[in-house]
Amino acid sequence: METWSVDQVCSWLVEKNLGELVHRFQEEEISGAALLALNDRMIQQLVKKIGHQAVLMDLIKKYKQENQGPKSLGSPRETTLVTQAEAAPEDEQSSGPDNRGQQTPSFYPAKTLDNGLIDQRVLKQRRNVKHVVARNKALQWTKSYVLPEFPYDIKCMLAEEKCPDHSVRIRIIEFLQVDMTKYLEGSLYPTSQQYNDVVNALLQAHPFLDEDGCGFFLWKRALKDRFKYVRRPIEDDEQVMRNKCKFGHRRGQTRKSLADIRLDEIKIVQIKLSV
DNA sequence: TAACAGCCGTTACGAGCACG
DNA sequence: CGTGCTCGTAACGGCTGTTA
Repeated sequence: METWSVDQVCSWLVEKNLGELVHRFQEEEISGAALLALNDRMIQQLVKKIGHQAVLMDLIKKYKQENQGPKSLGSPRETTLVTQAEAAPEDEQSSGPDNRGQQTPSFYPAKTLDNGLIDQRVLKQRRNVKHVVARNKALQWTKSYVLPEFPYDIKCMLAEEKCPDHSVRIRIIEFLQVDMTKYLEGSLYPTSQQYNDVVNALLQAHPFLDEDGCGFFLWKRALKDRFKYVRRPIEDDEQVMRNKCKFGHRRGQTRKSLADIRLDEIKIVQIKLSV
């Protein structure tokens, strides 16, 4: 699938009773590699009907499972995900479509309440589960950070040196955040140096993004805020909870009461036990 | 109009320095 | 050497503007 052309992808859609999507896929020039790199947000943008979104996600998921299942038992690539210290250099910089396709795990089993309804909170958390999956796929951070493979439209915009509008900036930041997460061993707290490495890589590759010479700080700020946004709804991560206990005071509010702190500590212990 | 990103102010903490 | 102060940085929640 990774080598398919746009036409081949369209034929495959027809074969899977998704012929209605052919026009959109042609319009957006979705090749096989692009198809495997789609995340749920992109699929939502690309495909209007929820039913089609679900079917498409499922098909891609199944394809990935079929093509990754046997490898995960003993392939070198997967081994590096477990023992980072031994990560091979080629894995650090690999940006092939099959690899990039894993960077935004879009499929997450729906957690339901007893009455069968999906908890809205879970729905919200599902939008931020990328780090949870990513924690199992940590790679080794290198100083020479390699930018991720951006979607086709963003690549075109960067190639043409067009100043990105608001939504494009957000998508670039989102891609960088997801890519960085893969290197953070499950943490959602990159170091300042890591932020610097990523933003430097971005601005070196695309100097026109350094608007007014203060682009570095703006992009770094945006990236930090993106991580903050990802952390915000998370309640099942010890590190996140610890920092929330530490800094999570409302404006004008003094430190939490001892009782509150105790409750938070109990929550952290519960998280530890459940992991 | 809800969801989201970005900015701002606040708090905690550690490093560095001066002083007794 | 211990203490107290200042400063810089990290992380938070709140608020507001923007977008789909």
